[in-house]
Amino acid sequence: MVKQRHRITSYDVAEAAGVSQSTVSRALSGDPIVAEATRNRILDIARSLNYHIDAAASRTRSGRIETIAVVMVCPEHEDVRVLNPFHYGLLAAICSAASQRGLETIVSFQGARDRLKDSYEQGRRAMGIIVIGTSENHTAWNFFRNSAQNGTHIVCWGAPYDDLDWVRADNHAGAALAVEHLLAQGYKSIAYVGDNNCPQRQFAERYAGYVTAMEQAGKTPRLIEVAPGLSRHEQGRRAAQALLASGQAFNAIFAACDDLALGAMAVLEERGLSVPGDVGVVGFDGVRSGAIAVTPLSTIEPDFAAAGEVLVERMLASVAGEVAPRRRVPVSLVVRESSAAAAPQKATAA
Amino acid sequence: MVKQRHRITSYDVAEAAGVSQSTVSRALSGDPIVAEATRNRILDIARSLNYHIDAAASRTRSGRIETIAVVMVCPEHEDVRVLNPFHYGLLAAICSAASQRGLETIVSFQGARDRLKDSYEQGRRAMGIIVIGTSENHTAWNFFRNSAQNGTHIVCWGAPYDDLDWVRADNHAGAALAVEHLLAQGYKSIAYVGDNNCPQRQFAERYAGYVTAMEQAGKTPRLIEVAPGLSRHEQGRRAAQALLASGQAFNAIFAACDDLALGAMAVLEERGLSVPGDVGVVGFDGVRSGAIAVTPLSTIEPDFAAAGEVLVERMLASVAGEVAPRRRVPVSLVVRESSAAAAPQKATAA
DNA sequence: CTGAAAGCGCTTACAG
DNA sequence: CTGAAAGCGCTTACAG
Repeated sequence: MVKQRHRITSYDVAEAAGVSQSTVSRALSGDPIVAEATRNRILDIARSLNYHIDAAASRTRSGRIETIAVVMVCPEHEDVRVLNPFHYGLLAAICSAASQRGLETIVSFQGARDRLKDSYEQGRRAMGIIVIGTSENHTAWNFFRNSAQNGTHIVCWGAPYDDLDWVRADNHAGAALAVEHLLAQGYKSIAYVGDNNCPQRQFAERYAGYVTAMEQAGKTPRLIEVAPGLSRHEQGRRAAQALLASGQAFNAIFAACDDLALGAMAVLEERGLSVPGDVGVVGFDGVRSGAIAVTPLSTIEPDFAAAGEVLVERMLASVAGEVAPRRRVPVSLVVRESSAAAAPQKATAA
Repeated sequence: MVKQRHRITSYDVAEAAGVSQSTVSRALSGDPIVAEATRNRILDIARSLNYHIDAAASRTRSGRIETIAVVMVCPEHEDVRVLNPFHYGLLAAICSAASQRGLETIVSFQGARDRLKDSYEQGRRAMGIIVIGTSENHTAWNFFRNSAQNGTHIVCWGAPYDDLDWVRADNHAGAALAVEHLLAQGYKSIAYVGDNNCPQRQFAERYAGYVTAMEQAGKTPRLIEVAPGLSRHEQGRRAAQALLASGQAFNAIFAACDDLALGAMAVLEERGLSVPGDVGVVGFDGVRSGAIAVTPLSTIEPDFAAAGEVLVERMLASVAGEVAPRRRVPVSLVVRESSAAAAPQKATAA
């Protein structure tokens, strides 16, 4: 291991190349004004000296930060593992999209109300904040809403407030996709399991999409509202229990998210109902555990890569004082076993 | 939204406080040499002006970066969702532990061989790199191994090479915990499902722990080696199929990781075996999907918070030129349904 | 305990 | 096309 005595600076490169430090700086920043031959020589020497621009100094001088803060909103008690895996996929997509554009991402997991932090922009650590995570932590969302009102650049996924700059999946289209698919598979009596009292705008959108699609097909929508304050999985379980206890016939469930669907599916199978066949199930989110469930779960999956790009794009636009054109992320239907063809002629009751 | 014309600097605070800029700087850095009254006055004014130290300038001058780079090693094709959710839990733990110590974390997901990046330290973006993620991407691990040899500060979770500075779970103790638990639950014939040909040191350690515990209990260890190149879940499925096809009696599986266990469990249940009862299953990792599986999976779970702390601690020590004392992370047994008591007297064959 | 001043390593007008 | 020089906003010897 060879360690340099002194950190190599642009002056060292300049000396080795026989040019001034300013020329080195211009060459490395890709300024087209430097002669191509000069630039190439400088780049070669920089590489051979293993020189890298000092980001701290560069930022100090230019004021360009080229860094986005990503905040994962966690439950207040900060048990990070209850975070929906969906958000991890989103995190990865954001970091990749940012990196694609040469931006760095500093990420933090914030839950406890006394540790919320939004001073990235003030401290010149980032150009703005992308906020994602659980919508249940009202304190945190209010905190970032307030930051946005005070001028911090904030873009969110699925924000509970419309006055935040949000990006969301095309929930309406996704719900329609789910309903049409279930109908085509022979499931004629589709219940919707979801939470319409929570601040999750997306759930309301999915429900609206479901209602529209059902009505267009001449079917009666049916909402099974979930109990508050439980994990999505447990909510799904209870919703299925309630649905069965109601005694009313149904043979399919479209759930507002995969975790709800998986919970519901568990109860159906415990009660001896076959999924698929007796009951078809489609979720929403494209979560990994759905893919490897005992009965793999059909789902509506947002285009994760697009989600990351749109979020980063809007952040960049917001900082530039523009309004980005895109805010909806396309979704697609992922067909797995849970929605394979319905058993003929058998609407299931309790 | 009130936007400042000019960015507020320490000079503004100094002026408002009637002191010199150097005193402001000292007060804000917590230098005990400034009179308490002076410091408090300065802090109050800084707060009221919403002043935050310019991190870029501070880093430029002091050379202290107080940032750790976290690299998530992905498969080469960069489909980030095949990343084991375990690594996401680890990521969150690292970011939290770093934040606890006032450090920032810049995270990147790296898979494709032409986009590997280790110049964080050279570019003064971070003090070093914590590398975690899939052990399957040899190119990436070799790349970071090489970085470490060139003097970059690198600490890893579960590194495939012993010459990297690693932190790992107490795999030996964990395996013993699993074996003892299964035996206590009445499962006397425990097979081990795992991958001993992969670079994952941890798997070898878990297997060794299993063998030791079995031998101490007077039982014969039995290894079901998994097929390479498939997802862990699929490997688990095939291992269970092979185990059943072998015709040899067994009534429990201890799997090297939860995804293997879940795959195996799926096959057992498809074949009409009851888990638990006919077969007891314990995994390793404490992955979320195990908790919400149709049959919730018992598992050996590392202390995630401790894992994050130990990784950050070692990074700090490494940068300081010291050797941190801890590198093993404690584990605990999480008992769920998959290892409930064995059905009496019924060793299961194919 | 506080201040005046130097300097971290860049970027970028300005001049040639 | 290139260089000399100023300056980004801090931290930190040095002097008092």
